[in-house]
Amino acid sequence: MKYDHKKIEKKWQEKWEKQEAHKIADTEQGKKNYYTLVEFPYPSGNLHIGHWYAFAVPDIFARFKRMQGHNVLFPIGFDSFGLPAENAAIKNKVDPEKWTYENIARMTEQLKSMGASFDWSRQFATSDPDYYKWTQWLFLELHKKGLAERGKAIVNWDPVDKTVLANEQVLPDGTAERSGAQVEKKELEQWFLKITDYAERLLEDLGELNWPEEIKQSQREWIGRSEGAEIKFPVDGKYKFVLLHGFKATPSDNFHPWLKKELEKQGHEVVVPLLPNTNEPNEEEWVETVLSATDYDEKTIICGHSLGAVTALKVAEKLQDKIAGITLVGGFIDPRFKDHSRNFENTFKWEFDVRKIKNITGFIKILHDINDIAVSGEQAKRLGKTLGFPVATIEAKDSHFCGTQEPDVLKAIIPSINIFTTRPDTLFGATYLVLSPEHEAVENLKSQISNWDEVFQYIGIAANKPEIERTADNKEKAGVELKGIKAINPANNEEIPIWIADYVLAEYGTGAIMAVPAHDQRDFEFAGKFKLPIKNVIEPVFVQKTEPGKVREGKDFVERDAIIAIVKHWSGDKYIGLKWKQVDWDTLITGGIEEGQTSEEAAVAEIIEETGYRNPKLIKELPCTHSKFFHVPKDENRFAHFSALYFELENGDHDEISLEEKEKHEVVWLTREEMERFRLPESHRFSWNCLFDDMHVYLGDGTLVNSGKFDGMKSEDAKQKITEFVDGKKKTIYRLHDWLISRQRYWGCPIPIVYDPDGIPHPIPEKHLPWLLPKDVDFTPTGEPPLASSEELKKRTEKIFGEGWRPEYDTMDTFVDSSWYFLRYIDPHNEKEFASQEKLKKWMPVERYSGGAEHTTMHLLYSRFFHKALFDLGLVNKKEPYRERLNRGIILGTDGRKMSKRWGNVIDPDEHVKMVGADSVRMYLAFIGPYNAVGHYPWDTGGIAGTRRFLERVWKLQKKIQRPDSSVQCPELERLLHQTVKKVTEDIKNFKFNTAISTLMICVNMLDKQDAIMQSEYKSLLLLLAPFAPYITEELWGRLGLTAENTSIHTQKWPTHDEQKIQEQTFTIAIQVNSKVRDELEVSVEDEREEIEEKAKSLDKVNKWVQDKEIWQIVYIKGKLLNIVTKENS
RNA sequence: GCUGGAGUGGUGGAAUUGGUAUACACGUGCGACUCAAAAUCGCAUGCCUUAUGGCUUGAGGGUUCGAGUCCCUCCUCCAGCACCA
Repeated sequence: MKYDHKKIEKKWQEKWEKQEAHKIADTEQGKKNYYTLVEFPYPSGNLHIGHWYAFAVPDIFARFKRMQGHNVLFPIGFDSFGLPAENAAIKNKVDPEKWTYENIARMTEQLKSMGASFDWSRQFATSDPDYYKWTQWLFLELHKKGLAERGKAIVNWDPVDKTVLANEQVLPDGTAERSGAQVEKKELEQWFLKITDYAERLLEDLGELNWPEEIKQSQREWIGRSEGAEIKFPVDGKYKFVLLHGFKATPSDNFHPWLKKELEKQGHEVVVPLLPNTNEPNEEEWVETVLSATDYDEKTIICGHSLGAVTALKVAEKLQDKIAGITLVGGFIDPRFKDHSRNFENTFKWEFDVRKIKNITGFIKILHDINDIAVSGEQAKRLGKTLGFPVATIEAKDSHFCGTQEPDVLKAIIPSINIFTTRPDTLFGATYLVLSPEHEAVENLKSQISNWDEVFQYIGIAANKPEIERTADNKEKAGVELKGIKAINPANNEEIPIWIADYVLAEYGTGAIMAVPAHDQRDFEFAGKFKLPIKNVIEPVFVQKTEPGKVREGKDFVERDAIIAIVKHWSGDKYIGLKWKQVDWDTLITGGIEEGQTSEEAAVAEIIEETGYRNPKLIKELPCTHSKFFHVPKDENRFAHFSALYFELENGDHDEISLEEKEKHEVVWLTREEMERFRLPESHRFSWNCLFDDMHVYLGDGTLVNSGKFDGMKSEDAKQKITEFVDGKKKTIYRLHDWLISRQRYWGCPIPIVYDPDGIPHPIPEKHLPWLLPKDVDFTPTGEPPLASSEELKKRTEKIFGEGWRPEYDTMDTFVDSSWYFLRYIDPHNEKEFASQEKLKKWMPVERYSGGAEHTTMHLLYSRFFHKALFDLGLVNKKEPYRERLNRGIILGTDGRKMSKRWGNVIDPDEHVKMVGADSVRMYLAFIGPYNAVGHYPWDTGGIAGTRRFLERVWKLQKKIQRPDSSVQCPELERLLHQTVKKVTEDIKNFKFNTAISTLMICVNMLDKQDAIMQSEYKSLLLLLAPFAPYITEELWGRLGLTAENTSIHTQKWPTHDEQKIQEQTFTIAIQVNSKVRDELEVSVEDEREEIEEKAKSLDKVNKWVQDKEIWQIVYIKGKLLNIVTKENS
């Protein structure tokens, strides 16, 4: 009978489904639970070959694990929210829900044809309300813990389609994929998940994970930790501060006397007017007093405390000329206090001309005390929102900033720019500041910037530049100086200019940097272009790491002041080098500085001594360097401090060199080119480079110079000391940003939030979950998010929460859905919990997770974060969700290119299944290459015919079962079978399906050579093959007609091997002469080494090569080889 | 540029971790069966050479009796990050 794959596969698929063969229980007697996972698919509508590769191949492992006696959870579902459904809706006017669920139905059928052992009873789609109810519930749990917050974020806005675009809808040139319009930036209030709170743990816990290094490294980079310091640079010198006290206070109350003293100490002018009738204040009187207390100009800063803060705003409304800024300490916007009302409720007007205030002042700073007894956080937030400035929430010394000293107020009151640097040791070399064009200080200092038009223009250019242009390779640096203001370098109190430039990114660090052109490549380029000063503050320290001169461990260093001299020829473009005779190194002229000598004197003395030339003329001094090396002739570790000097010889006059010097080294004249190839130590090389590069950027660590009292300190120590010296803050920052989850889209999980009439967000109570996605939505782009068009949603919200309330219109990023799906598989029908604790404990963590390399950073990082957050909430009991992760490779088209409609090289799996059967397709995919490596494997039509051929041979083998099981087994065959069991078992464990199959092929080739085989032998083969080819093995197993075990092959026990039976009795070993194979020898296990040696020596071929040479040694590796080494060849 | 991974026949890829390089499969060639073709089966197949023999794991060097595997230098490709302070 022929192998009819169509008939067989149909038959067993139906049977398995009817029997619910792959349904698994949460516990099974005597079996250990094992959870293996594959990434669930997006229901795009068609199953492609990539899906087969992703699901059918790991199924081999799941089936294997099951036969080994585990209770294996191997689930499948659909990641069904997302953009394509919505695009289909816009384009073809189909309902996204209908589109999605029709696709799911179609793909389910295709998936079942694979013969994968998925437990379909656990299947779900993330767009099922039963599922997203729990996505919403988990979001609210995170919200409760402060891990979900609102913030401003820039979105891509398509001005033609009037819609927000996802990043993937924007082409690299900054135009919209669909409309072709230039995408604009728009700032919206959106929801963030605070993944940065977990940055450190996400990084740290990578260590213990059994993941490929490649993936861990990618995640480390994505998190991008860097350690450094935040340092404040005060802006400009002198201001006039007008301090306004509050209700029932005077200038001598609270922090005012102290603050006045501190500010005056720094050279600022301070005015603290006494405000009249402090117990019964009146707006007009107070404002009048303040206005007549002093003059106001662009150097004036008004700082109001409590009611003084309100007064400050009222004063601003009345001012004629611009002022520098306003600081509100414990301010408020209406007389709704936490404790009790005050009697100025009616004597002040609680309306503010915000436009006027913002026009007249550069900046507004709002300080709120977290423990304020009178002013609530809510009130502070309202104040910030009304004025449009952020609120800084801090802990005051005394509630409502009533302490006699409030250092935070002092810090906040002086305009300053906060920068982040990883190199605080170079602070003395900071010769200018650079802010990102978006930096808030630019707007805040507007009133003091004299070239505002120019600055404004530059900001406009920078803002509209598409991302790639801004970050393009080797882009020419651009920027504008903020004229009229200066910053103060806090280390040396020098005034330095402030620039804005787009090479500084707003979203990293503080959005501002100190530029140290001498020790940073980018700053160096920028300084070069705009002729900014470059100040060297680090002298390099080179440590010799290679011989000769490699530093000897454990020996003390002898410190020496020394010189390096570069000497140029009197007429040619040649320079002196020294070739050392006793030591294998080349140097420039070098030597120690004696007591009382200047470096120039020492250098001249060395030149004369070592070369004999009499007339060197000092041309210039080069930067100093330091070097740690092992001085071979002196036999000691040296720490040399080099002064480097450049000389030109005036003429060729020279004396004879002493014999002693001649023995030490040879003097050679080298052209510049030859000097490049001269093997100079690093410190000499550095000096040489300095001669030709006008200024040399040195990026490494070293010894400080030009740094006041820190001179001579090592970079490493100076980092901390200088940070402390300028009152900076040690800080660790991450490249990773908070996770923006708001999407202005329809087909996603609704964010379970509603807004009250004041616009304050509130979580939707659990009893209203799932908060359903409305169906009456208009998809034509209007500029509003789609959910805003739903009448039903609006009515639903008002009915439950009251009039004036509105729902959140944004939906969630689909990565949220997929951040916890693996937990739902464990308990997919639970209506009371996202999954029961008891069941979670039974299954988690996922032992092995296989997926695509494209999810290395996003999905894997997001779901790790989610899981850690749930761990902290006590909702899961493991720190990490996945114990082992494997990234699979990609199947390419037959032409070796990525499969794409464009190339016409797309492989249709259904077609191949029809032609050769699912078993052959599965096996071919498993055979194509190692599954546990990210390879790219071209599809080969000949290759798949090969696996089909293999299965045909297995099929035909059944005719050869003609030897009774009681007959004597051929020892060779028996050994091969045991070896096959061992190798296949190990390979499947390691996901090396390709070599497992090749082992099975070897086994079949051997069986095929026999005239007759035993049923037991055939059974072993089928069992080993069962995970790979589930249909054909099930059929063949059935045909064996085994009454006692006439059940599915897939519930049988996995065969085991006997190590004893693998041991061979005789082997062929290689006989080598001088490591070259010359002959082979049959030896038995019992043979002694001496015996084998004697036999080998008597071989003709061996004698031919050994001849009469003396044998030096014989190497014997048991079971492998014997190597006869003769004397001449050793 | 930085980081990680990799480079083996005409092709996909093996190699027990330092021990006979090129398993297994594809492709190709020859043969058998056939009137013929397909399918199937058998044999051959790294390169050079007349058999003997020599060469060969991106290139060069080193360690070793012995290196695809370990060390150094360089080249190429792939992936991630990239003006990240």
